[in-house]
Amino acid sequence: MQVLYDSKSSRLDSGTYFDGVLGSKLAFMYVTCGDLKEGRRVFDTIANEKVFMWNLIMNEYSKMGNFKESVYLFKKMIKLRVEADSYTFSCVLKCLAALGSIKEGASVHGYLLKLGFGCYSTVFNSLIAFYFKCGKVKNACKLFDEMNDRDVVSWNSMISGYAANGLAEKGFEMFIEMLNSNFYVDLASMIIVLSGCVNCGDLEFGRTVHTFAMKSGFSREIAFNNTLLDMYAKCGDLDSALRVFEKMGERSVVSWTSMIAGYARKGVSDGAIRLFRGMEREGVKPDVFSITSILHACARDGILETGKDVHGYIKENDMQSNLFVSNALMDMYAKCGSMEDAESVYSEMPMKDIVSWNTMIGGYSKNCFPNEALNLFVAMIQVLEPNGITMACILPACASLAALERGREIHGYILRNGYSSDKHVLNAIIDMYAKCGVLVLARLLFDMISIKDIYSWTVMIAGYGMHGFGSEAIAAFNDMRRAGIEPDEVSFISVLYACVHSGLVDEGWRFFNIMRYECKIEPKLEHYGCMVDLLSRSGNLSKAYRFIEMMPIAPDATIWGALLRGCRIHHDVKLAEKVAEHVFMLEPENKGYYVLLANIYAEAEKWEEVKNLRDKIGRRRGLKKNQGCSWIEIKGKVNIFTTGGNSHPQAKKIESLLKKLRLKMEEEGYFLKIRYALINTDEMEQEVSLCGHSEKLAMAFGILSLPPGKTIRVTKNLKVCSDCHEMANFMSKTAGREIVLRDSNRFHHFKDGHCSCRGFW
DNA sequence: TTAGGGTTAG
Repeated sequence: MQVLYDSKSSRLDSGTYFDGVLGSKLAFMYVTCGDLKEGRRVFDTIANEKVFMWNLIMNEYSKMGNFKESVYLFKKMIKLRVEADSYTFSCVLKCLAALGSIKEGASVHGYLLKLGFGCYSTVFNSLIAFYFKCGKVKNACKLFDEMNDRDVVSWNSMISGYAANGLAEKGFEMFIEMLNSNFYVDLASMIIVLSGCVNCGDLEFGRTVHTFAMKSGFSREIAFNNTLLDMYAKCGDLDSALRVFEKMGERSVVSWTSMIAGYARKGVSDGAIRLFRGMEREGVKPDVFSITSILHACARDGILETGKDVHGYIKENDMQSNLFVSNALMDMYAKCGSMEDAESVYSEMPMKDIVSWNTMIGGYSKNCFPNEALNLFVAMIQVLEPNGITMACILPACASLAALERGREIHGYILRNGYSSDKHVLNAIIDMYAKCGVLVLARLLFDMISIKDIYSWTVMIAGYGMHGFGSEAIAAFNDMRRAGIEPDEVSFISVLYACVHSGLVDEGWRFFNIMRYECKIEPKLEHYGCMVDLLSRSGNLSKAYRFIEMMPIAPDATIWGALLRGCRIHHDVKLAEKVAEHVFMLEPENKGYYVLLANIYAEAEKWEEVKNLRDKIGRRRGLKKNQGCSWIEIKGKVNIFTTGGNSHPQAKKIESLLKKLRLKMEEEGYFLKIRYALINTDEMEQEVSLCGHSEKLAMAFGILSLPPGKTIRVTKNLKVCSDCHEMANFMSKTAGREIVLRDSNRFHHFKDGHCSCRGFW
């Protein structure tokens, strides 16, 4: 080896012409040692190279995904009249299939028939695989029918090809035919059939194959068992997967990864992490596949700490260059809410694929960085073509901004670029319109979907819920079940949430019980949160307290917080004090809860307690600030207002309009509910004059800027305050304007002095 | 030549 290296530096650089054994060996050495670039350089200097070397280099390009280069070399060798063999044809057909070049593949087909390769089953098998990969099922079948000497690979290629084209059942028929005709079935046939079961979700046929394998001895093969347990896991039968796993005599990293991925997919993240630790204990070294799966598990449950440990392992073992690993790492950080870490992974990636972009866009969208998501989307479409998933990732950014005009623009982009047939995209569009306040349009698009999946229904139910249309949400939920779609935990959250926002206590209980007893879904924190909210708002405070105490899982601050809000609505100071203890213990740094308790005291005119609480807060540093902020989109521009803000160019006009409105309100006998605004949520200062909340400023700006008759759409990052709510009611009446205000919790439609929330917010 | 585990979407 050393000699060859030396000869390279001295002879190649001086331009020596290689033509013999030495050059060939040198190129071979480089390629097989992983330096394809250098191998190719030497290869290009050799005249009359043998077909073996052409095949080797073509195959290397194919392995690294550079199919075009491989095809180029094939064409070059034909031009140079190098005699291609069956290996060459197999390789080029694989590359052409990957490129989707049906025409070129068909001409290779013609060419090899002309050369007399018609008698080679190897070449025919490659052609069958080629046609299946290009979706040309008929061509593949015709070839198979015409074959004189089919071997096991021909049969396997047919079964596998059928499954890849969504026709797994046809493949199963062929498999049965193989067995009936006593044709030799090999390990690959068994693995292919099990993959087919995964493909069409046919767990029963998978079980049959399992029984057959027990009798025929395949169940001793590790590769078979790996596929078998993966089949069980992917078809949702984790118990059977675990049984196979436990019985396996020998386990490889593949076996462990299939189990870990199975648990992660089902959302049993702690189980996945336990398995991962078990694998390490048994001395099985995690590879890129298992690392990706464990990251997925951390992402599912937001387990940042374990995710960071895994990141450390990735760095130590130099796995960052694997795209799957880096993408899963970014996704983990994004799902754990740490966009800074996701950004740092993203910026260090030398190569990015569409998943990398989509993950970042989706991460920004969901972590309240809609502008970053939109900017990244614009940057992305300059350099690569987005896909349906990109659309499903970017639409929530418009939804979270309630930026209807941007949402419409993207909807237009989707229609123009042909993404509208993708179900995920359609669901995201419906969600976007619902969250931007145009529920009618959301419903119209929903009705246009011919086959609605659980996501379509859930989006619609949630849409009705956030607009306060509880009975419509319930009707949609029932329609979904009638359509044969079983609700999952998310659809239950949506319907419970809808009950909360319409004050439908009995219905809420009914759904909670259906979920537990009929659908056998274990309630999670979100479901308990809805129930506590429902009980608290409707005044069943002590019942809510007992309900929390009975919860089988530990309640978090949001659960106690919901009860604390209920205490405020129903003026129960004593219980509030008890509840606040829990809240402060669980989230001591959240300023909002101190403000809430202070308001409860203020409304009960317990000024001494208000003072004590304020002193206590004053002593505590580092409380989370929750700056109130509202925005309104006008002519595609998002105008942002903060509480008491006067930096807007039209600040004076806005202020004078608000003053006029308030005077008018007083004249018409509106008694300002100052007590609601005693403690300013944003600044913790006692309100003495007007409540200068951001939503008021944004609504007033809407009246000033939009033509009469146009709906004013305002979005606020926090819950709307009662004083602002009152004023919005008044504005809708006196200005004759329809106002749609989306706060952090729900929609309020103000029209003719009334709000759609009917007091439930 | 066919064949086993991994990432983005409510």
